[in-house]
Order: sequence, then structure tokens, then C-alpha cells
Amino acid sequence: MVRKSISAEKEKPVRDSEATRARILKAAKAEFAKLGLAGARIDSIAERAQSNKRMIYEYFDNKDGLFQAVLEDAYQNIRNAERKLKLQELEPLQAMTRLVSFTWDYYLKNPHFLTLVNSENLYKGVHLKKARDTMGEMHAPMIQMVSDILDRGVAQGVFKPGVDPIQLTISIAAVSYYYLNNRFTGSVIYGFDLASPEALQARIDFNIQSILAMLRP
Amino acid sequence: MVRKSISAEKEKPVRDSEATRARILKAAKAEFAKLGLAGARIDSIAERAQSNKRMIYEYFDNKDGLFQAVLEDAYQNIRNAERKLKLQELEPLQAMTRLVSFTWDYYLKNPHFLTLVNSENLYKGVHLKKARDTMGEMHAPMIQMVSDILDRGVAQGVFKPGVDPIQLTISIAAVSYYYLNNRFTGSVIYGFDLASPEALQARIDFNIQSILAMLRP
Amino acid sequence: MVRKSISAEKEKPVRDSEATRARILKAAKAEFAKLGLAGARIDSIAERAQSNKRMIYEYFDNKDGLFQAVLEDAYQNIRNAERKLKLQELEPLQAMTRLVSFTWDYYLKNPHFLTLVNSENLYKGVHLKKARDTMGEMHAPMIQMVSDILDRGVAQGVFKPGVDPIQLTISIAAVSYYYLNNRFTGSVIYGFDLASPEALQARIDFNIQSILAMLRP
Amino acid sequence: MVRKSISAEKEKPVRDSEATRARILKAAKAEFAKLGLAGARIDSIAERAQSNKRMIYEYFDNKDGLFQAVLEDAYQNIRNAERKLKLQELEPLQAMTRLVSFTWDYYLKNPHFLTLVNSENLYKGVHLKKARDTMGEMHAPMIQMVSDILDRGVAQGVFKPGVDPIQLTISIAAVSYYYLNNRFTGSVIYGFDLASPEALQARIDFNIQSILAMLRP
DNA sequence: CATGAATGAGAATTCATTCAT
DNA sequence: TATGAATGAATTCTCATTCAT
Repeated sequence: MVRKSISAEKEKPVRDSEATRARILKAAKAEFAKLGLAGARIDSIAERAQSNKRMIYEYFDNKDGLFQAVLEDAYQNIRNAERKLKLQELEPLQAMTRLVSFTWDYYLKNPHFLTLVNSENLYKGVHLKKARDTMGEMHAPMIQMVSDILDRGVAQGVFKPGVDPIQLTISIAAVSYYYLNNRFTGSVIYGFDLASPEALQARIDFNIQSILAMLRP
Repeated sequence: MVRKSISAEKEKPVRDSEATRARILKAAKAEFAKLGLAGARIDSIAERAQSNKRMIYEYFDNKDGLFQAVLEDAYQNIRNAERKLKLQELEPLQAMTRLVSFTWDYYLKNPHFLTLVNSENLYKGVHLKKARDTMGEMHAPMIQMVSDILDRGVAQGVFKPGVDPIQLTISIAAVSYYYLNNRFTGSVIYGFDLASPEALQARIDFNIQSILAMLRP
Repeated sequence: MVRKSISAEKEKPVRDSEATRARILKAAKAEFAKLGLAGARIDSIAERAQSNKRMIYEYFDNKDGLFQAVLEDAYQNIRNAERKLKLQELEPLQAMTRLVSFTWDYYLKNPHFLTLVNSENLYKGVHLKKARDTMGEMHAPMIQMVSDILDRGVAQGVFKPGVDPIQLTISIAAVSYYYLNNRFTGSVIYGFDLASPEALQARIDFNIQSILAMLRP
Repeated sequence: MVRKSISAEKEKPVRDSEATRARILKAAKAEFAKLGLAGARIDSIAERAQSNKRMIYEYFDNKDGLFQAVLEDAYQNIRNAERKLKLQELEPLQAMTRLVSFTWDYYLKNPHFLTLVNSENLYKGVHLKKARDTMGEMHAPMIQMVSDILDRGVAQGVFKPGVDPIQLTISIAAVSYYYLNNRFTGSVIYGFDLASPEALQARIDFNIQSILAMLRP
């Protein structure tokens, strides 16, 4: 593999279209996550990316195209992370616990994902619909994983039968997503800091208990 | 009751500051809900309100002030609706079911509430924090209601003890909010229309079962 | 009639939408005439008009809308001028001479008209087509005027019969338009200054002789 | 004749500076003719030429240099075509008819010439003035040709004496140029399609008659 | 000779906000 | 109170031109 630059790693490489594109994408993800699609500024993204506006239009056509690329990338990242979970190697109860924890941790460490998804839903999913055509399947793997765990758990008698894997998957996401996404309004409404370490620990514990309770035979 | 206008030709009253303010607020709610804070346009709001920009600045100072007012109004509305539930008059199981149903129905019929809350969280809750000072308590009533139901349920042996009413309240909101808010990306990812009547019915049924399962002794 | 401003005539009036629109239109006509549609600058037009860009978009929507308005105005001006000619009151030979002279003089004193028409033809007439719907008839009066003169001249035996009034009208415009419009390249190609007073006089004389020669019985 | 490329796969030769220059010039002529100098895009020209922007700057320095080269080429082409007419071998009346027809046909088949000339006049002939120094004489041949025809016609008694050959040459161009160049606005104004085969035929007939009428003794 | 990457100035258009009536 | 006019700062997007390979 060829080294692009002799000097320090973080330095801006020159004349490297792949690297430039990647820097723009990263910068855009941060900007869109922070300010939404309408609030994000092309100028600001170019600056964050240590590039310039013209390159953004070269690689992504326009603001919507850039947002779509960011969204695609975000979904691919979470799917890749999910794939690495290897839940089929765990016992059903452990696997389910692992999945709830993973979801929580992912949202906690990648808060941009939440706001990007919100933005996209504000726009009624138009960008993701376009991306779907170029991305192929998005839904199958996760649902299949959950379905398998449920089946094994039912067979072992540790889960009750008849639970819909899609509904369960949605709820697993819901209990983490809602809490973390709305932590600011939540802190005002409920009167305590939802983002404190203690509060976070309490929530993940509660979520695991909740999901397992839903499955208790 | 005082007639606002002698000529009944137009709904829009002339020189009625209260009515003008109300029309602006309603228009702004629709605009902010549809496009977010950054995406909303003052011009568009003035037009929707059959008023003009100057009035918006007269009554709300600036765009952020208007957003804050909209948010305040939205929270007051949901609180008012909650207050009318009279859950204390129902048996614990029925009360809890009623609460889950109410939450679902409210979000379903007032989708603007979801996007407004999202927008506000994108901005880290700054507007709501300011509003809190002028609005007084926001959190207590709902939590108290849930806490009472839990206590009665535990006393009757129908709910397990030790469930945190705040965590439960959050989860009740979460399972409805997440599904409805993300119905567009969800439809792409899960491969079916999350907003179809059948899908909606299936989801509310699942949510009621889930919450009750969390409380089963 | 109300005076818009007490002070000097050329001063920029305040808060007078008609006047602002008119100033913009005038400025745009000069800019488009000098640089064409693509070469014209909105910034420059706003400055010339002593207004600002926003007003241009308020009154004319966009650059094309502004160009269309300018074109409409230019055609209306020349039509108005034509209408004042009262050729029907002159003898056929005099009327025809008058018409050729008028055309020449109008082009000479309103060179912007030539370049605007050129620009519009570069764009295949799209703006004028749109304007036609809002402007109504454009062609009839001039042709009718020429046709009447021809008829009277034929009746009097001073013009030969069978001359097509439309073709003649076009040629009357052509011999002046081409010379004046292409006076810059012409000066290079033919090796003398086509815009000198003597050259101009020679050309209008030639044109009158030419048109009359076409009609000689 | 030397083979430019061994592999006949693509028309575009590799590493052939003459051919590249020619392709750029051709592409630029089309682009400038369609959009004018200000409206033309360097990017678009490079693409049309199957070359790249760098080459344009290599061969023509900048946009104006390219425009100048295009203009030079266009004038050289029409001069070459004129030279092939051999009007001196024809009788005066036939020679004159031939010249009017040629002018019409050339404009009809090379409409880019009209728009290029217009563009250049919009810019007051600056490019052509520069080109003149490098091109030498441009005007003489055509005028001389017309002058000769006139002289012979006068001698034979078929043309009236005293007609200025330059004015006549200009009018011969004018009656064709104006009609064809302004066919789009003309179609709107006169209410019929000036570019239909019948209309074109009617016009060239009229033009021949007109020019001959001007010369009738 | 050839090419893709990069850039900075600029161009059209938009927007929140203020002013004058 | 109400309204249309006006403004200047952004904002998205474009373009001619240059650089590095």
C-alpha cells in the first residue's frame, strides 16, 4: 500500500480525490447532525473538510445529494457494526441483552445517527428512498438476527412464543433512541439531567429489564 | 360574547390583536413542524397566517421567540389533554392501558408535536429552557399520575413493585414516538408501510402488551 | 396629480414601488443591452437602479423574468412610437420615405433595442413567446399601416402592384438594423467608420432610395 | 497521408496537437454560437471537444482568445466560400442573383455565423480588431467583386449607374441576415413561422427581386 | 501532450429583519 | 394595529483559471 503522505497522519493530503471526498463526507455528517439539513451550511462544511465548496458540488452535486450520501454512509456504518455482533453464537437471553446494550451504546457513541434519522424523517424519507435503489437491502439482516434469537429462546422455553420480531426490533431501538434523542427536552420536563452517568446507567438497566420482561414466558 | 367583526365576509378579523397572534401561532406551528426551525420561513408563516411579517416581530420579537412560543403552546396543549384523562378514577390495569393508548393517539393526531420536540432537541433544548421560567412546572403532573397508578397496582398485586415511574413514563412515550416519528425511514428499512391502518393497529396493540408485560408481577 | 418628492426631479424617491420598479426596468434595459442576458449582472442592475437585488426578485421573480419585462417594454415603446407616425395622413411616397426614416432614426437613437432583439433571438424567442400571451397583438398595426400605404400607392400609380407588405416591412427594418447592429464588425471589414456622421447620412439616403426602388412601377 | 492513430476505436486521436486544437475550435464555435460569449462555458467546450480545459488554455490562452480564434475562423470560412463563387465568369444579372442566393444559403446553412457576428458586435468588435492585425485584409475581395459586377452591368445597360458597391453589399447581406437572425422574434411578431420551407422560399425570391430592383436602370 | 484536482472570486437567489406610511 | 417597501447579510451554486502528476 502506498503512503499518501510522508508527514503526519492527520495532514490534509493533496490531489487525492478519495481522501477529499471522505473528508467532505465526514465534515458534512458532523454539520448535518448538528444543524439539520436546512440549518447546515455548505460553506461551513467546506471549511471543516479543509476543502472548498466547488469540490462538494463536484462530488455530490448539491446539498441534497450530499445529505443523501451522508445518510447512506450512516446506515451502512450501523449495519456493519450490527453484522459484527455474532449474536447467533450466544445463548438467547445473553444475545437479547447484548443486542439491547449494543443499540444503546451505538446511539450513545454516535449521536449524529439520531439527528440524521430525525432530519430525514422531517423530509419524509425522500433521500433514503433514493439511496435504497443504490444500496440494496437494508432491513433483512437485523430482523433475521432477532427472529433467530426469538426462535431459539422459544425452543429453550426462556422466551414466550408469538412475539413479532419486527415489533420487538422497533421497540429495542425505541427505548434507547427516544431517551437519548430527547435528552434535552427530557431534562427540562423531568427535572433532572438525563445525560449524567448515573442517569444513563439507570436507563440502560431499565431498558434491558424491559425488553426481557416483554419476552418472559 | 362580543362580535369581532360586523361584516362576516372573511374569517380574518381586522384589528384584533388576540386573533392575529393566535393565527400567527397556528401558522408557525404548522411551518415549524413541517420544516424545522432552520427550514421554516417567516414569509411563509406570515402568509399562512393571513397576516404580515411585521406583526410577527411585533408579537414574538424574532424567529426564535416565535419558535419558543410555539413550543410552549405545544407542551401546554399536551399537558391539558393529559389532565383530562382522569386516570385516578380507573383501575390500575385499565388506567395504564388508557395512558398508553392516549399517548399513541395524541402523537398520531398531533404529528407536529413530534417534529417540534425533535427540532428543539436538535437545538439542545435552549428554547424550552427559557420557556420553563415563564411556564412553571411541566413535569410533575404526569409523573405523579403514573406513580399513583403504579402504587395502586402494586397494592392490588397486579403490578410488580419497584418500577421507576419516570423510566416507565419515558418508555411509554418512546415506543409510540419512535415508531410514528420514524415511520418514513422505517418504511424503507423494514420494507412495509408503517403508516397503513393495519400496521398502526398492530403497533398500538404491541405497545399495550409490552408496557403491561413490563409491569407484570 | 401628486408630487412624489419635493426636491430635485432625479432624486431617488422613497417607498414608491412604481418608481422603484421603473428604475429597475430602466437599469436592466441598459445592462442587458450592453452585455446580453448571460453577461448582465443582477448586482450591477441593482446598483444602476439605486435599489437592491431583493427588489428585483420582488418585482420580476428572476433574471429571465426581468429580461422578459425589459423586452416587453422595448417592444411596447417602439410600437407606441410607430403609432404616432400618422402615415395615413401622408401621400404614399412621403409616407414610405417617412417610415424608412423613422425606422432608421429609432434604431439609431435606441441602439439597445437592436441588442435586446439579438439576445432574444439567441435564446430562440422564449421570453417573447411568454410575453405575447400577456401583451396581445404585436404585429398587426405596423403591417396594416404598410399595407394601406402600398394600396394607396398602387391606386395612384406610384407603386407597382403585388408587393408583399410583410416582406417589405421586414426589408425596411433589415437595411437599417443590419448596418447599425453590425457597425463594429462592419468597420473592421469594410475599412471605414460606419458610425461617422457622413457614413450614417450616406446610409439612410441609400436605404430610402433602395426601398423606393423596390416599389417603383 | 499519415495515420493519426493505429487503433481505430475512437475518433479522438491521442497526442495530436493539431487535431486537438481543431476539435476545440469546432466545439467552441458551436458553444459560442449557441450561448454567446458570456453564456458559453469552458467546461462545456472541453467536453464537446472530448478534450479538457487545460488544453484550451494551452492553445488559446483564455476564453477571449478562444472566441477570437473562433471568429477568425468563421470569417475565413465565409471568405473562402465567397472566393469560390467565380462571379466574374457570369453575366451581371446572373452574377448578382448568384451572389444574393449565395449569401442567403450561407447564412441559412451556417447560422452560427450570424450569432457569432452578433456577439462580436455586442462587444463592440474588440476581438475582430485584434484578429485583423494577424489576418490581414478582410474587406477587399468581396467589395471588388461587387464593384466589378456593377461596372459590367452599367456598361451593358442592365444596371443603373452610381450605385455604391459597399452600400449594395451591405444591403445584400442585410436582407438575408435580418430575416434569418431574427426568425424567432419575427415569428412571434408577424404571426407565422418564418423558418418554414415555404416562408424561406418566399423570402429568398423577394430578396432577389429587391436587389435587382435597386439596380434597375 | 494530457488529465483530474483544486481554488477563489463571483453570481443568482433567499432570508430575517427594519422602516415609512 | 396593519402593511408594503426596503435592505444587507448570507446562502447555494457556478465559473474561469491554475496546479500537480
